[in-house]
Amino acid sequence: MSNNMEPIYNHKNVEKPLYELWEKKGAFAPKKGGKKPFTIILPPPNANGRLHIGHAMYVLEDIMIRFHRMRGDPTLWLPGADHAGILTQVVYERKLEKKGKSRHDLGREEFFKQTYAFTQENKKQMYEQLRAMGFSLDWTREKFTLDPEISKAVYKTFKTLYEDGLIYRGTRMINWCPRCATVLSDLEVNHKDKESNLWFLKYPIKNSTDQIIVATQRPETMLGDTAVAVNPKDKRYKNLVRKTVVLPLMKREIPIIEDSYVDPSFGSGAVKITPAHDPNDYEIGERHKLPSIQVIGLDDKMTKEAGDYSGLDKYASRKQIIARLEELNLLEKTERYKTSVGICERCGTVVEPQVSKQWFVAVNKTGKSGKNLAKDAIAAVRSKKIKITPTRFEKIYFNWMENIHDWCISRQLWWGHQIPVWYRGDEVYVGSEHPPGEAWKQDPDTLDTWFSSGQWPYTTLGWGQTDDSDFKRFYPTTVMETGYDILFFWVARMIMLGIYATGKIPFETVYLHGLVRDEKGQKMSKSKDNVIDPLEVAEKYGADAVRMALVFGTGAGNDANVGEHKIKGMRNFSNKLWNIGRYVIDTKPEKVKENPRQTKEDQWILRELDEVVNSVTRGIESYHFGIAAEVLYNFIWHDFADKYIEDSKNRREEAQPILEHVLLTSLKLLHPYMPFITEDLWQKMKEAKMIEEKEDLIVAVWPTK
RNA sequence: GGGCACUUAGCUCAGUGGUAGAGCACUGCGUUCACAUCGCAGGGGUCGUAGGUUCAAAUCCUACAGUGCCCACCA
Repeated sequence: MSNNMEPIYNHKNVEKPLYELWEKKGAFAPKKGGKKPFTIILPPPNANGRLHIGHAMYVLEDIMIRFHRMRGDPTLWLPGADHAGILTQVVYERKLEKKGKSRHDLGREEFFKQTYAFTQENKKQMYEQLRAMGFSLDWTREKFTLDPEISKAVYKTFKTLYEDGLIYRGTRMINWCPRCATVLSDLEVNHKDKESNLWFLKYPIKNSTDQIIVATQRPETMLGDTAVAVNPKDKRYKNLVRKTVVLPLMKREIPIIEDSYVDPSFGSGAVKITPAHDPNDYEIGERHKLPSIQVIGLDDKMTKEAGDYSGLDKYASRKQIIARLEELNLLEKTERYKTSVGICERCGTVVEPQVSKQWFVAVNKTGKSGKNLAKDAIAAVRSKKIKITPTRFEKIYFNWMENIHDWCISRQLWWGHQIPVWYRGDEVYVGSEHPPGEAWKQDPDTLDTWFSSGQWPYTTLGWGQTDDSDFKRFYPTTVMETGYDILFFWVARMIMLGIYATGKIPFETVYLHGLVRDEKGQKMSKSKDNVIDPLEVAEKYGADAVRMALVFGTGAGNDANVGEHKIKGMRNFSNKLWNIGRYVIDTKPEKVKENPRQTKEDQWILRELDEVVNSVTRGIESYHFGIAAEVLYNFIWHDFADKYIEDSKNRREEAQPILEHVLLTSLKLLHPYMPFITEDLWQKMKEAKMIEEKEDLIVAVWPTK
């Protein structure tokens, strides 16, 4: 009996040195060889803060990566980080705000410089956190979305799409965030229910005592009305159609028109039309060639077109307009009304529909090349070239793709890829570098952050570079593992852009995981004080315990509830395994019987082990990570430790070879889940000359039945 | 308005056709012997409700109820 091992497992002695050992030996790099590689590109975390517990779900990727590495596949897991356009700009602006500054005090160049430094600092810390979790990422291939070669590739795609007629600049109705002072795509607008009013306004008919009543949620937009619309089938208004309304407060004469969009059963059946500030009204305006009058400015203050209300905040003007109409006896009635307002996903400000000139991707148009972004992306999933698991998300994907609208990709931000377009008078130049000649001015806007991250699977691999050997070898990648909350934002765009730019699918399988919630199933948030910092708990209970807690007993694609209790339970499991190791290694008997006859118990545990090898292998292959984890947990604790080891105590000298065999195989099976403790015990078994394999566990051979 | 998911032991959740499971919590017993971050024994569920398919349903189908989420340009 050697008695070297402490009675309690201490992860602090183990984790860091082992990670360094793996990294030093180059274990994370894909090995050479002709076998089909297994590749995952890490969904790049946003370089504007610390990692949260959601990022710890990367463990699912590490499980697959470590599994395939042990099976001998050339295995690549490529790390990187995202500059995260609007979000990072908002975060950094808030920091400046605390110092009483705005980005305008710094100027564009300095703001970019400081924000860049900020992201690089965050990136460094995040990478340390990923290492602490044991993630076996190939750091030699690390990428950042603003790296020069990545940017070049992003611009190349922009140019190709532009020349293909699938990127255009146009004046459209868009979502405007007054706080961020930028346009947002439809996806970046969230909808929130709000108790509000429906105001019924009386609009006088010209040369008549008649009035027409219109209902609105936003009285302030009336200043920009250019028509009143009724349904052509609505008999109530037949005699008023084509008459003229004198718009109250503005005295502007506007027509009463017919449009089948109007629902006679809602409100009064007559709709005020404000083409400049409502998407539906905008379309009606286009159909009827109505003028569009912008009465709300980009700063959310009323414009000079708003007459007496010019310069007022839009909400203040609403109050005044209501009061004034009441004085004039032009307010028919007010009803309580539940409405939904669009708010900026990043800062929570109510967005304002505005008409603006922006860059768009025509997602459901066929280009000169014959390619069609949405159609081709639908076909790839329909034909099962790309599989989405769980499959219920395929339906959601199809539904979204089939109803997709053009994608606004310009942003009035300073942080991000500046749009690769230059203007000189009427001339437009599109390219990745400054055009030859003088007096060109680059478009001041930047690209939607998802336009660059949407190209991540191939830009990270050196697509279009002089050295594109990684692209040739690892693309298409094997699995894209990410949260279902970014299916549209990211996964859909990667499929569209990937197929478009490279002619190949970006990945074969999409695996979507759920959100991490607290132990009661509530969303984690600072205000509820239920946030779990993955690094804090990893420090306390060990990274292995945190990893196991995240997968244990969770179903594919479902939200996972994780609390400290569960992590503690998995820490106890680490300790159980440690003590199994102590028993087998540290208390090994002096004499061991070679080739003893097998008892019933021996046969039983070996049979169980075979089954576990099978179900863990099948479980990981079929993305049932939670089930495989439970199988291992139960086998190791309740079969191996509680039953077999207890039984072995009476016949230790005979049982030792089987004890070693079962432990060794268990370590292999558990390694993808709990890499540190398994590797540590493996090394100890090696020292004790219980293992013939020369390699470290991270590259040991996966067991077969 | 459309869609998706969930409803299983006190709590949090796995389990998708073949005798009801895990973790935590609970009850009783157990201190030398790998581990009290432990062991042994035990209590506890008509698997949301109502129908249907099947030799067999928590598991498939239909309806209903409750909860959560996503999408959507009805003023």
